[in-house]
Amino acid sequence: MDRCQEKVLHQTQVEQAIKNIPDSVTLQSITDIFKALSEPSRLKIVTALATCELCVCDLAAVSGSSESAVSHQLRILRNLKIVRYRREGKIVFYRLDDDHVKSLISQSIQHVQE
Amino acid sequence: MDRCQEKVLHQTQVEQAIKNIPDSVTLQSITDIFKALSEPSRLKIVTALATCELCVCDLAAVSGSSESAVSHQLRILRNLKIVRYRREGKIVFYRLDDDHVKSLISQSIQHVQE
DNA sequence: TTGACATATGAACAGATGGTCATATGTTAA
DNA sequence: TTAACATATGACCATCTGTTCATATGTCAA
Repeated sequence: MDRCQEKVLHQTQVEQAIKNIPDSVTLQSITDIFKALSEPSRLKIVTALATCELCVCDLAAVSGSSESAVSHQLRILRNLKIVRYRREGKIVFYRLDDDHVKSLISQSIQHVQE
Repeated sequence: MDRCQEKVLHQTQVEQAIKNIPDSVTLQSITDIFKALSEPSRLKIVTALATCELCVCDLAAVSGSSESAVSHQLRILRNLKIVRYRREGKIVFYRLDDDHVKSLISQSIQHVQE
């Protein structure tokens, strides 16, 4: 390949660095979470749900997109266990599954504001 | 649009939720960071750099991809101020710009492991 | 200056992804 | 059961994105 001539320039550091990389399953799970929060439309939904539970129609109004688009995004968030839902008659209420995501976001805000 | 009949089902909650959504500039900055960490190739680079500074060649070996691919990814991370670099002769060393990203990642690992 | 090396960059292509539209599902009231 | 409503889903399309390949840039040694 186009690897540099000395096979590895800094062998010791490379070995140490490799040890610090999560296994591929964990890696995938982590990137999935970050990917979920990496789209403005989804981040709006999540930050909205950080205040209280909301139905799909509410979320459409809050995030300024169609109910269909919101529903698609909610499926992604559901699959990643980022949100939970409960049905009450015709209406489905969504809320955050746990508080980890909340603190991830508040931490990223801190990062941004420096 | 395809908004539900009552214009907004839960007016009070919706207003509260809207207040909690960051302004669009902040929103963009946050999603940029999450997007940077949402690709396995980039997350490998970042977790590797969490141990010590490494050159491009090292990072290619560590992440198992080409030096060109790594270089492209490093540019993205550079633009987002997630990594810094210093040149030493022909070699360019990269390191994390600050520790915020480190704690973001360790927090996400916590989330995954539950 | 020239050659060798480490890295950066641009173009191009393949695969992923978010939105829209049409339609399906599930629930309630009549 | 039927109509109306809230939500979910599938197909499709336009856009975005990561990698590869070729080439450019920057640095050092000779």
